[in-house]
Amino acid sequence: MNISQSPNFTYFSDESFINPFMDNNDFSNLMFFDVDEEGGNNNGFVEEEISSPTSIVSSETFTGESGGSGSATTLFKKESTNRGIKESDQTKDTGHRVAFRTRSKIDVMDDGFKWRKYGKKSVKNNINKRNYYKCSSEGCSVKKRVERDGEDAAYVITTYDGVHNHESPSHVYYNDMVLSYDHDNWNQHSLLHC
DNA sequence: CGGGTTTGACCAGCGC
DNA sequence: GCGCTGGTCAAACCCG
Repeated sequence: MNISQSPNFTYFSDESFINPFMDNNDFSNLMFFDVDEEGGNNNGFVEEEISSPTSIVSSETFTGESGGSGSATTLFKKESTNRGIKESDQTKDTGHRVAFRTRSKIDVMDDGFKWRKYGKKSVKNNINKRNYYKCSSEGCSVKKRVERDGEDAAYVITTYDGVHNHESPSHVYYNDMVLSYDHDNWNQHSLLHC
């Protein structure tokens, strides 16, 4: 796994990652999580397999058999509770922030949730516009940002802020797929299920 | 007509 | 205080 850093993000690269939703696109994935906003380092990060219902399905399922290249991509989850973050910061924070970079021809991946676009902005050091989305489910305040990588427009950077308080509208659909499909093979696929 | 998108304006935080 | 930047709002517009 390649690791590189920018002033704002730590990148965890695994080019062997294949996005199951985008079989027709040349997909590999490079995951990262934002670094500590206060200190500008990533000491507060905890490496863990995502297992909570609010998290992305463990990406190790991507590479186990379907990828065939071996190295598993591990998600890094930002831990905020034991790092001395002020209470106000935590209340202000919606909880989880998860980001990943994906090589994709399309800008917005279908993660099963319904998003409403509420803003679009050009940002510094990026000629491409950044798009802002909110979860359109009532009472759900999860947001995501989608932008093309300024250094390599072939990559799309998606950042999720917050935790869904509901199931994916496509949850039942995917469950049906699991039941009717080869379960072991389906497990190689990943759903962005927060 | 309802829901989603576009886009300029506005606001807050931060550094100088 | 001022300017820059990122994030959000909301009115206008579009589309099925």
